[in-house]
Amino acid sequence: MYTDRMTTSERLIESARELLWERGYVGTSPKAIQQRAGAGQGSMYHHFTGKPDLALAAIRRTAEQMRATAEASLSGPGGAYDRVRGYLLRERDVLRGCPIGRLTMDPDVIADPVLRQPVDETLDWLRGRLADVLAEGREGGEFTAGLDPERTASTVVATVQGGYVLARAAESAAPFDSAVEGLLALLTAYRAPDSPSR
Amino acid sequence: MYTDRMTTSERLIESARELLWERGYVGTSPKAIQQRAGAGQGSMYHHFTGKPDLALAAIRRTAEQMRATAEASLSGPGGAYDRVRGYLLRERDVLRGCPIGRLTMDPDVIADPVLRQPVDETLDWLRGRLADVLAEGREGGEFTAGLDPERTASTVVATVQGGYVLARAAESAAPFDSAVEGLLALLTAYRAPDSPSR
DNA sequence: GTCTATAGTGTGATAGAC
DNA sequence: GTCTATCACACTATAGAC
Repeated sequence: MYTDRMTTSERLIESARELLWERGYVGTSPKAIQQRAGAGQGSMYHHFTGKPDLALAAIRRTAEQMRATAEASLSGPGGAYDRVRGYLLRERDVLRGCPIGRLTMDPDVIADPVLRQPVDETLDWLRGRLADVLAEGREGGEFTAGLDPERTASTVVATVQGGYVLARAAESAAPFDSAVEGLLALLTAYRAPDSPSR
Repeated sequence: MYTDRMTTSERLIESARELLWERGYVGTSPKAIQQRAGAGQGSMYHHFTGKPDLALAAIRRTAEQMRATAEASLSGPGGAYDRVRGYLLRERDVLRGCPIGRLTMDPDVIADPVLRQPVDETLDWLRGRLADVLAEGREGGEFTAGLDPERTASTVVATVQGGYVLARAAESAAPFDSAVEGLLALLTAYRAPDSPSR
């Protein structure tokens, strides 16, 4: 419950963000959002036109935050490999899964173009950003010419998203870590023998 | 609607399987299952104790089928790399996602040990089976000694599961294919220069 | 073994008082 | 801007007739 100095609208968005992450769109009711926000029914329907509208605000904010977090790893110091490695190994609440990726399993989100758009854009942005870093590493002689930045970027994003699936199935972060370590080992094989950062 | 010669119990299970795949556990109501099966309320509660019991029967059957399909690729002819490649490139209904993997995003499935067990076991079996094939390939000189079968197997399963996430976000199979191709390219780097199947 | 009836609760939304 | 009251409907399950 948010009883602090946030506005009612802010509390509703934050509550929706948490519930969408925990239970998804289908599993989250307006009533549950209102209760967690400490707001009445009327407040919610005053600030938002309905469940989809509030969910959209929540999803957009989560997407924004996800980009900022990823960008912090990918635009940091070090070579391309180290930055991708940093992104993959950064601290995560693995068992909670990805707040954006999990929405792809929500039929009502995928069926609504307006709700799906920020999900699609965020994952595609991440893939593109990773592709940029990998391409940069290849041009800089850190990776061999055989590395395909675009496809490899897709593999990196998929490994992370799938790692969450494995972790939640096992109720353990171990399979996520294993998948990431396996990917990093495979990537290592494409590092140039005379790579600058070696 | 299953109006053919299946028993009512069978029709209920098949309906539940479809709905769990499409809408997940939280998004699937007993009523919807009954209607798709062409059965009344009483029939469902005669054959099953309730929604979790019917879902368990449906999940177990889907898990069984998923193992059989994977095993067909992994125990087929050819070398280890070709069998893993065959598993990754086999025809899939990519936009529908994995009927087992999607359940990990269902809070009520993960919270119930009985429902989670077949999900966990199936994904762990798949990981183990892939690790066996990769280890076999390494012992046979097809892969270099640097390949870690266990971690790489986790990466393979994660890439597939995450590929579904990307595909559903984009409403296109392209990101799935891209992720799989990227993974195969990375795996290629670990093939021994004098590999038997080259 | 299948059906309908019913119960009690939750859902998503609107109306109107304050 | 926030509240409570109310709506029509869906959810999960039980009871009891056939």
